[in-house]
Amino acid sequence: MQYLKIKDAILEQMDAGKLTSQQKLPAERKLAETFDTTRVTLREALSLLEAEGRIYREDRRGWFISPAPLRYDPTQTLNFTNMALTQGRQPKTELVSAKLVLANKQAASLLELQSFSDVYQVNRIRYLDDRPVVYVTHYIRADMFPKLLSHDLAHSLTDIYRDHYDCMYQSVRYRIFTSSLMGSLAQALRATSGTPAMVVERVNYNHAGQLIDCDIEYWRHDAINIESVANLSR
Amino acid sequence: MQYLKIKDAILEQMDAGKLTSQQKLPAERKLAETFDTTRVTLREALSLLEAEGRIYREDRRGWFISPAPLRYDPTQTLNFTNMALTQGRQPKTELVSAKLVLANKQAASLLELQSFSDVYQVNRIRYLDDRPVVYVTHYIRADMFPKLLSHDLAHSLTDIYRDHYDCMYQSVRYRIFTSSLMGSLAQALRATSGTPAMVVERVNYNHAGQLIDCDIEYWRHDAINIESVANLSR
DNA sequence: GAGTGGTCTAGACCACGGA
DNA sequence: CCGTGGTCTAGACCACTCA
Repeated sequence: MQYLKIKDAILEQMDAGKLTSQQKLPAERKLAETFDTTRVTLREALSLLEAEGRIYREDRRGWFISPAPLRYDPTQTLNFTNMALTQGRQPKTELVSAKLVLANKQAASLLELQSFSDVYQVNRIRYLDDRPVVYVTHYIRADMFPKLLSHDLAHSLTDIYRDHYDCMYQSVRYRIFTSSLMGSLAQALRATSGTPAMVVERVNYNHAGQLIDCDIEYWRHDAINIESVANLSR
Repeated sequence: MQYLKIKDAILEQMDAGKLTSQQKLPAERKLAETFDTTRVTLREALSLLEAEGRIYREDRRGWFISPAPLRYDPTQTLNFTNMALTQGRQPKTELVSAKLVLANKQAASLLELQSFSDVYQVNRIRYLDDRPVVYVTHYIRADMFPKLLSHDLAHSLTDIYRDHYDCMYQSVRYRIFTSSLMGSLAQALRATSGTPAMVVERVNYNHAGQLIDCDIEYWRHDAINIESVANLSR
């Protein structure tokens, strides 16, 4: 089990502080030589570190040291920007697309609408310290937010809801599971197909219990740490 | 990108219903031959399917089709056994060890105790339909539960708390993140080192807000699906 | 005891990133 | 344009599982 030794050796260097957040590791061929092994075995070790969330890959760019994950509480209304700022991180949001579409199967199911109902679809990429960490797709009930697309959707949706539609989240239903980034999704996060991902699906309701919108978040799995407190129901 | 095509081909067979839950895939060498490739490339495709939670590996035993994940709500008091039964699954609990120990760093930190305080450490493996899916370590404040070890710890801890100590969970603080199974942990779940894992850390409090116990759960990542509802705080 | 998965070698070619 | 990571080949040996 050579690759375990290699993994530990790299970890040791990381803990020794020789490598800092978002710093690039040496080239694979160089590392392979250092540990007197082949690239295949070396990559086995690197994949392990990736699975543990200690390093991450950018497609064709190399391996980098993972920064501390963002603490994320799905039961808080705090939006991404405020969450990041509170934790001393530099957030950025990039609007990929925003349009009125006919609900696909997933959207219709989450929003409890008939297929082919009108919904807004908003796709955004969120960055932390210039690293893309999550791809978010929002589906929003079109009937509740006329002319939504006229607002600046690179900013907080919850702010727009509050300021222009007098609408706020009251409760949320969420689902969390792991998957992997594929195709265009991987590309958007500068990842390769198969990169481990944490998926957070949220469905939001207003004070009257009405369903407002939902979103599906694909996180680079090392970038997020879900934390929350709950009173137990029975 | 040959391995993507292979992945899709296997997925197709799964969806066509030719392969059912917990069924073993053909041998790697056989699959490699079928797709006219080498084992290395084939394993690339299999790893992708593993990352997506569609198949899983048992160490030296082969690849198997993943059953549907267990729906898990960290804000419910439902214990593992009831949760599984409710969802039509066959649960089993295996007690690995139960002893009074001096709190290690992790335990002391989670329980907010001084290092070297007395705590119970209980290790258990939980099965779903004869498949080991989660390794759980409990740390329990010794001062609150005298003679705890005299009870049958293969059964529900919450039942023991309630029936013998008149103690129930009231609130919970939890943390969820991904990691990988390593060493003895992997072995206990019949996995190989590096298998993707979902870690759930819980700290439980009673009605008076007193800290009772904590547990660290290492799930095979494809076996769990976190689902919950929350009222938003602000 | 045969077959399997776990691990490893020593290469190769290509397309892309970054200088 | 060089070096890099992404992908792939065609083997090998060993320890373990399972019949």
